[in-house]
Amino acid sequence: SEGALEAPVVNRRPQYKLLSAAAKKILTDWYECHSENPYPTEEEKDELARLAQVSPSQVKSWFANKRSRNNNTKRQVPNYFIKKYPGYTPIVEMVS
Amino acid sequence: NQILDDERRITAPFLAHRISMKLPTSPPFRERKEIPTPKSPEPESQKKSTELWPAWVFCTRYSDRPSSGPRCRKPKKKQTEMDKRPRTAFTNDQLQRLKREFDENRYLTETRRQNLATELGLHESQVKIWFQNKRAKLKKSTGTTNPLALKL
DNA sequence: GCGTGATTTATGGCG
DNA sequence: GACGCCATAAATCAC
Repeated sequence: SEGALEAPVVNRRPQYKLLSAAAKKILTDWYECHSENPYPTEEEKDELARLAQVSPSQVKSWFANKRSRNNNTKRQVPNYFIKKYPGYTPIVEMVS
Repeated sequence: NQILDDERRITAPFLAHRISMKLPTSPPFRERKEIPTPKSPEPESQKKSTELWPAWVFCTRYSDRPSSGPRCRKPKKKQTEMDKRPRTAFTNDQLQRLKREFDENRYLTETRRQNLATELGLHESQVKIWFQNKRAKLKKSTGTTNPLALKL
């Protein structure tokens, strides 16, 4: 909409800090092992945060950015679908 | 691998379920092409023939045959500046006004939302979502929810 | 200028 | 059926 360009962002908290190489490796390894579904659960996020010694919200941002920049986002299968069709799996079988 | 026609390509991965699920086979499925391929490094030549979309993408909570086609969010990838999803950057004035209103009451009534939207030249839904995001942000920083929500 | 972590608008599912 | 919350996407900001 109009007015967008001249709108400065106020009250942004800088606090910009690069993640350590070790932290990145932990997150990247997990991401690559789960590239088919790179969505850590809440527990996995916490564990990754602990291992990488970063905050859970940093883990969250890191994964959001990673998925987005790798063009690897997707929607989860909605519960109503699973309930309606128990046994459904989104795994793709090639037809040959 | 055999090249399947449009319809079968999309249903192929779910053949095991197909009969009992009665997956849609007409209109919605044909709109699949609107959805960009999810990005795996694949030769351009193969992309089109291996696009597979999970069945649920074509369904809604209420129906297996949505009238408007796949609801999977998306596009991005090769789109022009023109059809990019527009993201409004609220002006400073709009933000200040929203904040003031938020400080007064973190929850909107219908009237208040209408008036605010009109005054700021925003859609009501933008005002509503702004409050929602603002509450989420506040909750994240303080870890508390205002029980006032229940009263409105 | 670009890469990257963080923040801001916006969506979709669910209760 | 509208609305709030949640997790997340997508766009953007700002080191």
